[in-house]
Amino acid sequence: MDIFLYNSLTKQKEKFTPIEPSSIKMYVCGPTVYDEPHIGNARPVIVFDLLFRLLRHKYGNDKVNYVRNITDVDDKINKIALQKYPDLDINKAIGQITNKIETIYKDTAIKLGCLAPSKEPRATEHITEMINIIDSLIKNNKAYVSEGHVIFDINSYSNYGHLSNKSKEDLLAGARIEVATYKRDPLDFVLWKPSALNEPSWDSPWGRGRPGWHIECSAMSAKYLGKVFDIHGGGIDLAFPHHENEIAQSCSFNNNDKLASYFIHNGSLNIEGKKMSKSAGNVTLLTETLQSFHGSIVRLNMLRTHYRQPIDWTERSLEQTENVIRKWLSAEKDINTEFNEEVPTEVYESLFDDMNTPMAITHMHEYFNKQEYNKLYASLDFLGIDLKSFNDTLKKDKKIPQINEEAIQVLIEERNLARANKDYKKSDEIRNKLEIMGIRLKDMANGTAWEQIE
RNA sequence: GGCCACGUGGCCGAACGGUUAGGCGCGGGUCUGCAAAACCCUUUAAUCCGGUUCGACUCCGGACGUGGCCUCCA
Repeated sequence: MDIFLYNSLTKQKEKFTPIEPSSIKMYVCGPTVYDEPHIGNARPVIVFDLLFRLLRHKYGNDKVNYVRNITDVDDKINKIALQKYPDLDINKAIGQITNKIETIYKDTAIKLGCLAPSKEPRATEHITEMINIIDSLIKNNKAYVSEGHVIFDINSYSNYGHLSNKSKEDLLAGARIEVATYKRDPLDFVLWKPSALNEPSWDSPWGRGRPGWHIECSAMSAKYLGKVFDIHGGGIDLAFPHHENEIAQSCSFNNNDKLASYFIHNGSLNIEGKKMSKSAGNVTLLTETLQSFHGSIVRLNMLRTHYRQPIDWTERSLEQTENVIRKWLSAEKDINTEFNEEVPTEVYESLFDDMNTPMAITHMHEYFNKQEYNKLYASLDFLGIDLKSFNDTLKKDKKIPQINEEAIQVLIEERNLARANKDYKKSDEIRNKLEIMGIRLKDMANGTAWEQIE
């Protein structure tokens, strides 16, 4: 069975043909670690984790090299470092922030059921590689030095704009920002810039400074995957300028016309119908979402929408997903653990077809309805949705600190005695009392159960 | 202004040129002292206007609407 993927380079779905089937190479743009991860960060993490799993399944677990970088040099980081730790040495202040955010990010990825990438390189550990690329670009007349900056000359790269389907004229027409004096062409971008004393800096042939955006990905992808690799992934908003610039500088450096065979982009994410932004005050932090909803819910909710579709992230859809998971979980006792069911072919077919997770999930609903629980659970397992850990949290949820379980049990027995005596007035009083305490009763065939009301 | 994506039933969300996706919710029922839970049944669609076609939600064109990107946001 072949994997088909929508390639942003060609704007169509294509059969995935690796450069080297014995070594699949995927690079995904990771986070800039300047602030706590939000729900929008989670989408590529989950989507490309699924692709990682698909590739591992097809080519072998040890045959897929998945690199996801950590960008720990960035002016946003500097800004926050100065704000938060004004008295600290700038490098120490930055380290405090980047280390903390990186830890939260990785911890969150685990909660979302994501496998660790093969390699998670940090930008600041690859400054030398960046300088080498920049130096070579200057020597080959692809970049120039101006007012202490090193600037990439986009007119030296004829294919500029291909990925994002933009012409230079179009880009200029929409320019919102005043052109820096040190640029020959408004679309030229910075490879290296000089640093002030309160900015992080490294020695370079062009003086003490720091790298611009984009170059870190060119340096790290080349180092860990080579000049040309199979898949480059990230959010659609990165197509321009980030990926476009990466292609321009990498191809100019490598003197070829291809950085990756396939560019895969996940769609954008809105919050309750609106773009998430700090100014709108609707940034949903992952750590907050994960307090109300288990990682499995967040993951399944994300995968209910096809990865290229825009997704409207709402509380309501999370609740619906939770309902589905709770329903599926109810089958757990009926699973035949002796017999390990294979993931059904049609689920693979759905996923291999440009990661059609909604179709796969439709099949999973069918398995539940047909009581083919082993198929359902095998599929969930493949999607990285861990119901087992979800179940553990449910049990934990029931241990309510303020409420004494024994006291509840006493009340239940009291009520059942009343019911046996057909004293329904009293039994309903007890039930109402428990309801107010946040406890809902369920009279089952084999006794009375209770659960916490949310 | 340019480029792009999307517009499906109360809500979420798919596939497909012709055969009811699925889920959630609503409603009805079974069960229960009554509830809850569980189970069963049920309902509704394709923004608008043209075109292609024997036949279009599905292909093409247009209008309208929503959203994204257009230099540092995944």
